Amino acid sequence: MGKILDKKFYNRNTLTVAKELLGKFIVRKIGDKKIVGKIVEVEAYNGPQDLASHASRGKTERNAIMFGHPGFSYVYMIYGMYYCFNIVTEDRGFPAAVLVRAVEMNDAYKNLPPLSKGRTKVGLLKPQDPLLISPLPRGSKEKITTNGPGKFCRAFKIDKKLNGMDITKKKNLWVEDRGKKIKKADMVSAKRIGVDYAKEYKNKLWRFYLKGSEWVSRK
DNA sequence: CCTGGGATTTTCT
DNA sequence: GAAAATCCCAGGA
Repeated sequence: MGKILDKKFYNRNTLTVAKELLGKFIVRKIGDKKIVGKIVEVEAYNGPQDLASHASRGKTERNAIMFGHPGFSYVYMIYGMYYCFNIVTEDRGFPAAVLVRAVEMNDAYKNLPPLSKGRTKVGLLKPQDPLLISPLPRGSKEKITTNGPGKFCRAFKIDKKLNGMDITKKKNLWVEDRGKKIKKADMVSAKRIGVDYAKEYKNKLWRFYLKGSEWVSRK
């Protein structure tokens, strides 16, 4: 189908990798089922000086993967109930990663109602669509969709079991190029979300998204 | 348009 | 013990 992005792709400047990930397709494979989405929004976490990055206060057990090889997944839990999925960039020793914030799906995935207790299927999905929705917390009113980092992970069943995986190996998660070229003019740079604590780094325009996409978490 | 609170648990000080 | 790379909802201007 597409050409899988390799270690060389990820072993470059983090801002470059972040921008070039727009329009690429992320593939999640579980058994013989696949779910695929087009990446439409990302954020760069760029080196040890970046006060918004987990790596800014040194290496810890949680963030060690960011200091490692490019092309590995960095998955962590946030706010006690969501996972965030990142791809490590740049050479070993330079801690950096790109957060995948939103992917575009077919319209069947747009704002499905939350799974209620005891319900195991998402009714609006077509029968041939893979069912990769992770369980929701009790009483959650979260919609099943992919326009945000937590919701994307939920829909793609990404949790800490996928932390530290080589995603250039086409195992159960990878990113591929299907030949779509994104023009600079269709790319928006914006401030990152939820990093108000990051002093001067909170104003860096290190969030990138596709102009006009309805799947972006925030415009 | 904006601000703020609650849910929930891991991580770090 | 506090904060957190989130999300949803309510309330005020």
